[in-house]
Amino acid sequence: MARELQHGATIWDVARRAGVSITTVSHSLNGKGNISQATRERVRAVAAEMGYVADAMARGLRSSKMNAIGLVFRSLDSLGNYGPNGVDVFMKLAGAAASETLNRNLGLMLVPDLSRGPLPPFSMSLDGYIVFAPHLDDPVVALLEKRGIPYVTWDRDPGRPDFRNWVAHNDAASTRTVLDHLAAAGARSIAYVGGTDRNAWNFDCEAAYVAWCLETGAEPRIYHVPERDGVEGGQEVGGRILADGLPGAVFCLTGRHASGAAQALQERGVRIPGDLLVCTGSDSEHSRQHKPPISALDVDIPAAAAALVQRLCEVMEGASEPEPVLLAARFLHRKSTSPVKGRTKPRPGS
Amino acid sequence: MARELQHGATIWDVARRAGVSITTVSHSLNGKGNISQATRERVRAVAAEMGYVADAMARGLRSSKMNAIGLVFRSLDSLGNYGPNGVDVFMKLAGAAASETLNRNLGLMLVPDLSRGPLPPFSMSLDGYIVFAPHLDDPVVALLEKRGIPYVTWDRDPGRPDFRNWVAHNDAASTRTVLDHLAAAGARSIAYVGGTDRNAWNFDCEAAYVAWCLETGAEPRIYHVPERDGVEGGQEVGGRILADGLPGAVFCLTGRHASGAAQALQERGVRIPGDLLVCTGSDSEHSRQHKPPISALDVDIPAAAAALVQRLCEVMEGASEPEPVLLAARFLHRKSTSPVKGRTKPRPGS
DNA sequence: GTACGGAACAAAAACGTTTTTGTGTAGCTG
DNA sequence: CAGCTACACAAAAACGTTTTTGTTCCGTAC
Repeated sequence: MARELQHGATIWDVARRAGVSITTVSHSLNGKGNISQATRERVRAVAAEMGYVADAMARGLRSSKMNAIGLVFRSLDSLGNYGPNGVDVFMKLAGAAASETLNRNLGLMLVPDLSRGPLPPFSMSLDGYIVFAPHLDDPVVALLEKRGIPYVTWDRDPGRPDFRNWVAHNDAASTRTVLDHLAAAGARSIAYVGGTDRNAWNFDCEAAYVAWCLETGAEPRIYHVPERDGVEGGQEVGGRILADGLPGAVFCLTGRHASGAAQALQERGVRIPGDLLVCTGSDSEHSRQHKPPISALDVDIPAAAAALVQRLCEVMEGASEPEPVLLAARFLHRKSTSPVKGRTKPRPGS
Repeated sequence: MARELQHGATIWDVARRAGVSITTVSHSLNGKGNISQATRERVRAVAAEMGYVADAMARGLRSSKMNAIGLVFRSLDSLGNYGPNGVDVFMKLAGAAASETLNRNLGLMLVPDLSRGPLPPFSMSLDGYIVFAPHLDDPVVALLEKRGIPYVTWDRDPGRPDFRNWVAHNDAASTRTVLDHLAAAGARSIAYVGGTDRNAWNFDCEAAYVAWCLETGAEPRIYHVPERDGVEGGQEVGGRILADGLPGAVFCLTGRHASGAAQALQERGVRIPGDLLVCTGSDSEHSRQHKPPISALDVDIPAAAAALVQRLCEVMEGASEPEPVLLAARFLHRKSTSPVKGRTKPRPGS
């Protein structure tokens, strides 16, 4: 009994103590089979009293369901660093996904990178995967595909237009929202600063920017900064932008680039929002804490996590692939893009 | 063959194709048993060609090793919110722990909260746990203890002085470092702002503060703000501190409180570091991005993760419990605690 | 020539479930 | 009362490994 109460209480122990067979125990606990209500309740009581929890591996082996899914951050992998400052989207998503999976009684496993090194022992047994921001020809996606493991992605897979199990923001619409907002706030020309990762976010936002310029007759000014360069990369591009002639506004996809660029420009005398509007496509501590706070597109993380897990569960249950899920990003209007009365001419540079 | 190459290649398939028994396959791949070198290599080649990976659950069932550990953030649980802004320690630690466990071919599972709701199916089968910041009489710790599941904690368990499998900063020493630094920078009186979670961090830092005051003859001024109140809580306590008379320095344990307090005080005309020095016990985006940047104690996250995983592995292998691991926090000296020449008298308040 | 021993492998048990199939009893029908 | 059904439960198979125990073959010692 002492033994039973601790670590290894098995279905046999419960059966013996309840005076029934293991079949009856299993059926009672899982609400299956044909068991009288009285027996069912008695067995449940005994199991609860013993603190019996079915061994996850035995159950998984039998039913070939692991009851856990994997989460892999491709963009973090490409950063080569699992603790980049200010990329708090990841933690939020991991946390939100964890509580979302818990609601469905699933576990969530963090899997750094499947494409290099020996495979973590569990990785190929998981029931499904959430792949965050797959890049072009992503080997992780290829592996999952080859193994026939269900997966969903955040952001579409840029190389596989036929794949539809993804959830993302409507990047084209969001980009337009930002650009329209900047134009309405008085910006004549708008520079665009994107990243260099070859993922859909970068592709789609840039395409939307180019299209918007075409429509409005604006001259596109596009800069690229590697994601991994972070705030320093933003500072550097700020210098380049100033050297090329100050535009009316800058739209930086990542919050760290926006913060760095704004900082570099402010240090050289550019007033924000007086001389220049700044906006970012990805809210973070950097944009919130900047002086002035930088307007941003914001991900509704819980909604994203919910949609991803929901879709993954559907896929795991073999649902026919419906349309991708498009979420709307919220636009957070902050001081950095407030129209200023009596707007002055840009002072430094051009 | 087509079947074998995809999802369900089992040890039988490998055995059949290699013309041996499953025993031989198992032994060959695991480097056990008495197998001729030639056979061993042939089997390995066949397995590799078929992309065979032993089923984690079958293996786990047999060897009662899950090859995965759980990570549970108690302080996040108490925040009731898995995406708190600026608490980036968590993501960093999760990421660092994930890559650390991967190096040992272990999986890392995120487990939100074991003490409420139905248990996640896997939680009781994991090989071990890392519990981040357990609080007093923590039910999660109690559960693990009852189940006999090995675990280590970040921060000691405040209610169990005999438990020694923990890794933490030397909070007493760190607190002294900060206070000495503030005093050396010219602060006569130093106010202390702690959290309300009943964990070792709060207890030990406050105790060290009190002891330091006793030694130096300073008058203790202690404030408490709930962790969950974040920046707003910091702003509120900033007002209280001002009302009670401006001290020479404020030491806020959490970065969000520090940022809020500094902000509230600055808005009321207090100059930092001119009139007041501010320092925090936990670096975050808030402290880094504040104007001026706030001095902080910084966790070496990769080192912490490495120590935790290392210790957990030792415990899982049944090592006799050695001493706890004490890491040194780095002190990041920033503008907010720079001595100012010709220090002025505090202006507002007292 | 029988006995012994080791090398190289195979057979079978075990891990703890879930699920399929079996079994016995009771009640009902004709 | 034979035969059928429904009910409540038990026995056994299966899941894919690892590990323990066998088995075969062959060389060598007595």
